[in-house]
Amino acid sequence: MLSIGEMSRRTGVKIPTIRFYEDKGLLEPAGRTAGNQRRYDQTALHRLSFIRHGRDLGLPLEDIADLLSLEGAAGPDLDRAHDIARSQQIRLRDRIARLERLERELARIAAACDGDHDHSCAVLDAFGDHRPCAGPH
Amino acid sequence: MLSIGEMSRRTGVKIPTIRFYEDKGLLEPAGRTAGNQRRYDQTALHRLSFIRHGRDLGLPLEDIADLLSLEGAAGPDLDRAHDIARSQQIRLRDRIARLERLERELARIAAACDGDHDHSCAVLDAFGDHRPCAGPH
DNA sequence: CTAATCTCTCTAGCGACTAGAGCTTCAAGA
DNA sequence: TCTTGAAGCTCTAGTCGCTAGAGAGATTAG
Repeated sequence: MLSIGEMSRRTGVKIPTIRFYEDKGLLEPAGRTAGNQRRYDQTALHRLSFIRHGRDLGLPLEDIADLLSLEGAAGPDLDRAHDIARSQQIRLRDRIARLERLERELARIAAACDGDHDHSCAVLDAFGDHRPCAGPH
Repeated sequence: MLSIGEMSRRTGVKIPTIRFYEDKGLLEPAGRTAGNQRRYDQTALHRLSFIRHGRDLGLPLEDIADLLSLEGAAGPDLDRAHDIARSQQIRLRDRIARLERLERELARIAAACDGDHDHSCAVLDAFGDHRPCAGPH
């Protein structure tokens, strides 16, 4: 049986966050000791890792709850799990592309004032100027 | 003189968000008509574009407020503006790298169940399994 | 003048936590 | 067995950057 601190150490999820997940129904209420402290089993640990992983992948808690409810499912339900992964992948790809555009622009801005400062600096102008950005961000 | 709606249309910042920025001190309180509606000039428009741009670049409002306070500054203050741009660029580069790792992993997960569904699907297992992930995310 | 559209203030809510107060319980050593 | 310090408990409130809605008043085109 694991304490909440152990759970936290093993998954990297902070203690208040674990309680928060319980509150939101993502983790089922843990069993308690006589003194009212939470105790977890391996299933709970696995479940929390799953949540953690989903969060790392950028899934909102709602999607994760969906996936959790699909565990052990078959057929069309699995298609749903599959869809969630796929659509998240597409969203992610999009986000990366946007961020890459932004990075190029930030490089431009930072470069606008490299070197000596005797002349006036263009950083602030560059920030105010949207025109050089290729696409929307 | 521009109405708040015009400002919104020209910058792409939603109306309630413009009021929110005013509230937070990022935009100075706009002048008002006799009927208490906000009216803006070109300076305000420029300032709002600046904020928008900063947000698009992922800057927190606090950093943007800093930058705004540096407008028209010189010497060491400009160094500060420059630092903000640089450090943000570094953070961004990091974020992109992390997201790319995640994308590879999501691809793995989505692929775990491509094709026919006669056999059991590994999507959920893949989500629960952190081991294939190279680095931290 | 009327009707349609815009704008006003205000409160409350979102997601995903995080921090702190004030208290209780647990576990290990003496 | 007692003590002490770490770990846990509940609860409220705060964070960030908005967003939505209610119910009122202002503006503008025909």
